[in-house]
Amino acid sequence: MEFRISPASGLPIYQQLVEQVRSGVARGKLAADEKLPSVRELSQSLVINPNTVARAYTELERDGVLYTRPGMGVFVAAKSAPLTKKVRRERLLPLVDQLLVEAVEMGCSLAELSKLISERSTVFEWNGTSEPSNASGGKRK
Amino acid sequence: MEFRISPASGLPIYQQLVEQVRSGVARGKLAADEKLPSVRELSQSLVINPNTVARAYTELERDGVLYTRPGMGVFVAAKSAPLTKKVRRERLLPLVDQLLVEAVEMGCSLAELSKLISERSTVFEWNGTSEPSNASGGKRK
Amino acid sequence: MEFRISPASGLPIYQQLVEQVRSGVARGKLAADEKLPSVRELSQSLVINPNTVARAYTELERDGVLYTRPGMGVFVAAKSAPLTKKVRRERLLPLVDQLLVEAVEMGCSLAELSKLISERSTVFEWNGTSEPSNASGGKRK
Amino acid sequence: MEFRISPASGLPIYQQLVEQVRSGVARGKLAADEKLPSVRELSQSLVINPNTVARAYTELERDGVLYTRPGMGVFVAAKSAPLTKKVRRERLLPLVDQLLVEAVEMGCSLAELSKLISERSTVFEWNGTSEPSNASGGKRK
DNA sequence: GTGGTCTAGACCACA
DNA sequence: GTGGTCTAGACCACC
Repeated sequence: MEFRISPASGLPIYQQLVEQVRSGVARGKLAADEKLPSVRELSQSLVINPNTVARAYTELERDGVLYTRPGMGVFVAAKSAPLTKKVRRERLLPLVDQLLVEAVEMGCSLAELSKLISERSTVFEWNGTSEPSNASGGKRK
Repeated sequence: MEFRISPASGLPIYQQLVEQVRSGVARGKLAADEKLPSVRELSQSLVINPNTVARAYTELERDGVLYTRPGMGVFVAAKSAPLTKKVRRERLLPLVDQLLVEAVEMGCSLAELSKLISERSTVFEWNGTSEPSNASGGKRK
Repeated sequence: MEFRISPASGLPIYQQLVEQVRSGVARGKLAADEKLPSVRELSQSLVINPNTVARAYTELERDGVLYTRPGMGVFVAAKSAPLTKKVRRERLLPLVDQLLVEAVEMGCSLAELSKLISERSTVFEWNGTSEPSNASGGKRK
Repeated sequence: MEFRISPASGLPIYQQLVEQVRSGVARGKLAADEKLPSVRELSQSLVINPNTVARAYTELERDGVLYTRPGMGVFVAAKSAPLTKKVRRERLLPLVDQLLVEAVEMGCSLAELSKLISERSTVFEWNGTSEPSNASGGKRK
């Protein structure tokens, strides 16, 4: 998997990396136990400081997304046990609300938003009840 | 409308204010041309630095959410002309993707996410043509 | 509250700080919303690099022990909602086992260990069923 | 006795081995003068570097847990003379405190912790004079 | 070779 | 004044 950073994005570099790894895992582009590029390697190819890469990796490890094999490198962790439904709701709510506020603000209709979500959702690796709802689509054949 | 700030949220205070105003407008709690509390009033009632309030208002004015009538105060702007569909997509995409990544990461099914969005969407003031789709709910009459 | 670091301890400096803050909170020496020494302040008094202090604070913030008020400093967070009993068990088990292994290894009797635990437990701020068991004592009058 | 290593544990491999041997001895799964697998055998069965196994054995020998009979292999040492009570206290204290801090931090009550310790303690081979106290259980006959 | 820790010093955002 | 980010470069532990 390739990593890219855009200095103009406003987001700190290490966070851009964090997001890309998370996103890669969620999309199935990064499989469990797959090795990530080494800190030195990635820092050279992106022309950034090794510490910056290390920070991203460290943060991802603390969140259980990656794990380190001392002396060997950094690897993708297996998916951990899913959280409670209640906890999921709590954590997702602010993101959902933020999205809805933005959508309403720019005059987007609910149907349009649903369609957008539906389109994007096909790229991800959903688990659980794989029956995609009509609303947000999913790759129904 | 009441404003609240939570010191422990981590977000800069001025951003908390910005978010609350935007959210208030999107939810219809703040009507067009409604007057907002003055910088001095708000800074006193929240016990924060007036500069902080001013910064929030400035930013909101720059984005066309508020307008200032010199000597009279700050007011809620009427909704500006909706952006083109393409621009909406571009701006919404990162938020949608972020939401989907988080949802997948915590083992949420697509159906569960759709239901959550559907529930929250009833609070907002959607515009445009769309009858809210069955899927994502909305306040059907 | 005073902080101390011992270079000979083997533990990284930032972890020593992390432990001391956690311990201070658990002992009630650090009250909720109390301000901690600033990064620069603490780094000067301990004669260590500001980054090292910052790292400790950052880690504690990610764990919900501290929170940052941008521009104002770092503060002690209020206790968050307690975890499930099951989760508590899971997290405590390795520590308990490690303790028991060490104790057995050095020829400590179970009674002696219990007494030691009992003694130390009086310093902490327990919550929940405050009825201290005979085994581990507590400050019964 | 079987050895297992988990690459994702974060702990260096040689330490995982050290811990397992120590734990095995404390639990009575490894008897005095029992022979351990050779460096070569173990490194092959675990698919790890022989140096890593050697390091673990060396460390355990240094601590008097194992002894080497040149040409014959590595064996479990008999329990050495117990340390003085004072030394035991000094070495156990940090572990005890760490455990208590964690327990308090996650809202565990003292009774709950005592119960947990009591349960786990039955697996170990306690020595010394002590009838296990009622409080912390142990395998009463 | 791998990552982890620490130092030094710069620059920016927030209040 | 506060903390947050990034760079540069050093040293150590692990395999």
